[in-house]
Amino acid sequence: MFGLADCNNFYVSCERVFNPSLNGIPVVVLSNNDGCVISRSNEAKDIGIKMGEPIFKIRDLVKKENVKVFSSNFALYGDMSWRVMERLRLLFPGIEVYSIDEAFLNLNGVKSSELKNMAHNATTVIKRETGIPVSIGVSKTKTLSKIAAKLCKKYPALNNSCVMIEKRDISKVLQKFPIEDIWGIGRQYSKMLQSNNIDTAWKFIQCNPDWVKSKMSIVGLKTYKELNGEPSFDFEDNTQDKKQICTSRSFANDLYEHEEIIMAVAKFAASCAQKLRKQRGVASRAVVFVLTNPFKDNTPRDYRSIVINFENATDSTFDIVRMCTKAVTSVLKSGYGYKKAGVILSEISIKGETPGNLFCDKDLLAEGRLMKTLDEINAKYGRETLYSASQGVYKMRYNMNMLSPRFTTIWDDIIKVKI
DNA sequence: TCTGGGGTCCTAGGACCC
DNA sequence: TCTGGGGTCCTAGGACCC
Repeated sequence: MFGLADCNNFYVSCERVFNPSLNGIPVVVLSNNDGCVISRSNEAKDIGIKMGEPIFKIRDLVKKENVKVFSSNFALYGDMSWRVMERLRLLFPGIEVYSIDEAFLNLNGVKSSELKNMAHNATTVIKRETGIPVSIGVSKTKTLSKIAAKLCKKYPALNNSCVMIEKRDISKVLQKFPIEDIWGIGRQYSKMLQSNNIDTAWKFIQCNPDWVKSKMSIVGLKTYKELNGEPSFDFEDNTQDKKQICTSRSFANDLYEHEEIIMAVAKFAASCAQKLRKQRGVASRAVVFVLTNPFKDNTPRDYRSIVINFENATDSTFDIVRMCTKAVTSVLKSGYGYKKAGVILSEISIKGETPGNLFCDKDLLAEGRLMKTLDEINAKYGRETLYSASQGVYKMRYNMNMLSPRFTTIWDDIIKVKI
């Protein structure tokens, strides 16, 4: 038996915990750079604001309906997420954190007669102890439990929990469930399925499995099996390290000065290196990419991505910054306004478990001590107390004008000292 | 008439998720 | 004026191996 706990309108709910005057009115949270809507209160949904909508397109509506708008405050949301997950861990036999606002619940050993009570109790405890409203769906597979959780949001009478295990109930739900709302079926697949006259989950599970596999590959077939009640996605442990690490940003303006872009890439590279060390990894490949504004039709366009294979796997900020900035310098063209850039590290392995290079003449121990010191100083005195000079001394300006305070983590830089 | 068979590794691209 | 960021997995095709 599987469960899914899903925080309702998560980012908006986090803002509301510390600002109750936001209850009952339309509220939205924006993506980085104050670009698109990425979280909406029910009231905002009701007046027709869509997920992913660029904020500048709905300025009038925002003004007319007096919608409260926030920049994304990830320090706050990350901490609230941690609080919710800690409670889930205490309330269920096992959990798999799936995203910042969702976790799958392992319900092994729980009697089916107890499921309803257990789910309902959990939503009550979490709301009381964290202030975050959570929906819990329970069923025979992960995909079905996602559907059960969605039902909670559609039918308030369910009181935020829904146990869907009887065959009869499942069929009834699937007959009405839209194909495009199924977990694992995105835009392309739902378009393809609809053009074959398959517009509900029910019609989908009547298909021939060979046909499903030929059209949607092995992953689509697994979704199909899950809807038929056959578990095909198991619990995964969350301790797994990232296989790739990415830092990228859109800039507030199109950048024509190469120096500015290079400094930004240095920053992204340094950020990736720090994340890499946090999971005790070393990387042997980086991809650096830059692109011009894809929404502008009347200016020259460019997209470059450069693959760098490192001679030795490394976690050194200075190595990674040097190689990435050198790579990006070689592809920038004058007269092009670059809007976004990023760095992706891959081919990641655990430090100390990779064979060294016989011909490497670097003092790796000294390098390791240097990185450790860098991380410790930045942990103690705040991020970017020490950084590579190639990142530049000016702070890049991003549009983030409607940020709420870091209500819960303002002292983190002091508390997290681990020297 | 008849073109070997069985692999691995790499990359680019496409699909999906929140 | 203004359009997010960070991930995962799978497949097809090419190069290469014996």
